[in-house]
Amino acid sequence: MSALEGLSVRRTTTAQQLADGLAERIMAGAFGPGDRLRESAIATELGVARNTIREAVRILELTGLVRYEVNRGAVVIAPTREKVEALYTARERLETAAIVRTPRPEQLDAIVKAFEELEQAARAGDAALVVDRDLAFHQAIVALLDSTRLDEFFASLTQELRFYLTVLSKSETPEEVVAEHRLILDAIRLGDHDRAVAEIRAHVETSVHRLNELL
Amino acid sequence: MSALEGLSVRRTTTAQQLADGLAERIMAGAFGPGDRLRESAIATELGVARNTIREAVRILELTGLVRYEVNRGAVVIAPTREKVEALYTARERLETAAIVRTPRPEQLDAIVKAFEELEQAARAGDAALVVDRDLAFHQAIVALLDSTRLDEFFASLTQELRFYLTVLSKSETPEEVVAEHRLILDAIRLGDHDRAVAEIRAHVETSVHRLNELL
DNA sequence: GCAGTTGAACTGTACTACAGTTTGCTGCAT
DNA sequence: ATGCAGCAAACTGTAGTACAGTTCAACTGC
Repeated sequence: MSALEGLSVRRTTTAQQLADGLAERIMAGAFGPGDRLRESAIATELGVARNTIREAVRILELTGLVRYEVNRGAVVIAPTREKVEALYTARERLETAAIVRTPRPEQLDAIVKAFEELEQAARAGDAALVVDRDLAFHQAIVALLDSTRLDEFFASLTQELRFYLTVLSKSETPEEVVAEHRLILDAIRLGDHDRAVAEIRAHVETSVHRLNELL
Repeated sequence: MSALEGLSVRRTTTAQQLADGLAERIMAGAFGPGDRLRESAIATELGVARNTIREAVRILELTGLVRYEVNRGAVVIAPTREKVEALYTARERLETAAIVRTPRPEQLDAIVKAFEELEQAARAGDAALVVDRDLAFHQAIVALLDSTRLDEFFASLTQELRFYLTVLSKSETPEEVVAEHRLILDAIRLGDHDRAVAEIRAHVETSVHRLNELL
């Protein structure tokens, strides 16, 4: 093993690091939906030039966490009923399209593993982790489509969704979450496509319904 | 009618306009795949500040036409075999998922209309227009999914694809294009989902095959 | 109360500067 | 000729300053 093992130079730009950091803060709720990201304030506070912040925020725009309004700068996206529904619709279409495909063994394993990790998180009572694992389970389902582009797209939807979920502080017990997902997993295991599709639909529908109540 | 009809103020930023203009040039082939977009050169040539160009190029990154490399700046994306295949795979998954849904009347009308416009372009012998109409036909199919988010995603794939197609200067007669699409349309009209899926698959497969030969 | 005005705060853009990286070139060694 | 080291030019990444135009909220006069 090389003596230089693990050594690596900074292979990223300041703007990228700022974007990552800001994304984290936004996700954590430091900026609420609809809040403006004031460039000068952030720049002076972090000791970087306004250019750099501006670039970082443009990178954030890539991930869909903020959008630009002319002469108002960057604004954190806010969940509206329409947006949430559009997001869930896209999810439902992708997941149902995926679930009717017969999984290869390693794909099934991945789904089972994702489910087990979800169960584990639920037992531990870690709400944030449950959300993560929940989304990871669905990502594993979409992976059945065997399309990296769609995986990436779904991941971006997921990021948006996670943000909304933390904002809306999901009201659901971990046990319920696990039970719902177990139904989906069972249908996949049995190869019962129709039931799997029905379960996914039901799952998405209750989710969007619950979210809408909070709006 | 107001005396101010049609009057509108500039409701966009310079960077956005530059991004639009650059995208157009790139699509038209002014910059080849793999070419670097040199900020200072563009800035001085267009008489804007380098900041602004930088921002414009970040916007371009949103549309996927360029990607950033550290210390090398923006580079026009280049079609590789893997990328083209990943793109077509995503298309195939979306279109087959869409085509098994029973279209509402207005959706069927839209598809038929798209096909007729394709035919018309083919008769006129306008190759560029044929490509446009071809892609519009497929967009109409994806619209069956009733998901704006997926429509948008497909549109972004389409933009990338159109770029590759112009780069690779597709070798196919308009008549062939029309004939292939007619098969798909007929299957949709008959409500024969299995055949429609098969036709889509065949269509995508021949397309990707043809593109791969050119790489 | 309310429309109109004003001013502070902020964005959009330009310009300058410079350190660190790439990259092509030049000449030296083979 | 060929390969290589080292150098120089070209560029990017980032900082900092400046200023016109836009927003927005507080203030003013009615």
